[in-house]
Amino acid sequence: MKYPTRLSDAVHILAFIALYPDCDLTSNKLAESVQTNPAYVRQLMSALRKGGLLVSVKGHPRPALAREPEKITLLDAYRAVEGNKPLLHQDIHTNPACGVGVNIQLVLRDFYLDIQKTAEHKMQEITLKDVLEQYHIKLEGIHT
Amino acid sequence: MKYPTRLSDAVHILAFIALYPDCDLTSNKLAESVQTNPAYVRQLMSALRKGGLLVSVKGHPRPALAREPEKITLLDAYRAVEGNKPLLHQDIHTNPACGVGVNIQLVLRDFYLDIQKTAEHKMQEITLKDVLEQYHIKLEGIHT
DNA sequence: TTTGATGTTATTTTTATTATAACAACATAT
DNA sequence: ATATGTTGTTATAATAAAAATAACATCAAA
Repeated sequence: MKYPTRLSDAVHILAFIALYPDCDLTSNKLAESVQTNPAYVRQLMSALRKGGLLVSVKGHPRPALAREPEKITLLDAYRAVEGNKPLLHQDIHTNPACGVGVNIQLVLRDFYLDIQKTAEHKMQEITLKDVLEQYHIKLEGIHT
Repeated sequence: MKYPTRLSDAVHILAFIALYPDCDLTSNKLAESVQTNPAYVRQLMSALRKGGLLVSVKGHPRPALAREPEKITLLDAYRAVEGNKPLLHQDIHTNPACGVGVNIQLVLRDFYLDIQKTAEHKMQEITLKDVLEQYHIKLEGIHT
């Protein structure tokens, strides 16, 4: 595969937009910071828009947050770009004729849901505001 | 397919071994239940052995748990087969010349570690004993 | 009207994961 | 001792998810 970095890139984009609210932010400029191509950035922004986190209009390089940073959580961003993809994956190709394997996978399903819920709860507690705050603290630390 | 299922398969194998403690369990039989090939099973078992969860000897098809099921957690199994691989992945290819991006990724790192810790704590609370207990409960539900 | 950007779709490339093959080393039974 | 079967390990191939890229119609603004 290739490890998914959509959430990281999405937060990167959201933070960048929050930091430069009144500037022309083309997908090209954002792509430079993420070091990727503009089309990928636009794809992520499309997902964020559909997720209700971002507003933007075709042809106009002025994306803006759809709501305040304190009301945008990491879980919101995750849902927008990853949907309901779980963090841990079951093996859905085990032998259906083997009752043992089938039932073990059924049990694992419940435990994975539990873990997922726990992680998502944490992700829901972290907002874009938190990210921006820590960002500024990091910046101050550098300039002193 | 191609999402990682090593943890799922590892637990599958561990549970199977726990359920049939005094039987010949060849990698072939286990592979039938997981519906994969014996070599992959042996690779997972090798990781579990190195992780101290399993004991087995070359040429002898009698794998056994290295310790009681209540002392084997999902986190133990995860560490054995996934090492320190995180659940969420940072984008480590952002533009190093862009201070904004660099610092956002640094901040994300801390938050991801927080989420990771939370998930791992939950994984540590779930033992193979729990899996086996739920397995038996599921079985009873079927036979009544 | 021209320029430049977006939003979207389709295709290619990359790479982590699983599948598979091959074989030396070991256990067991005869 | 030998034959048989299994493990442990390594190397390579196949698969599939993610990111990279290309292409273009559509829209905004000067």
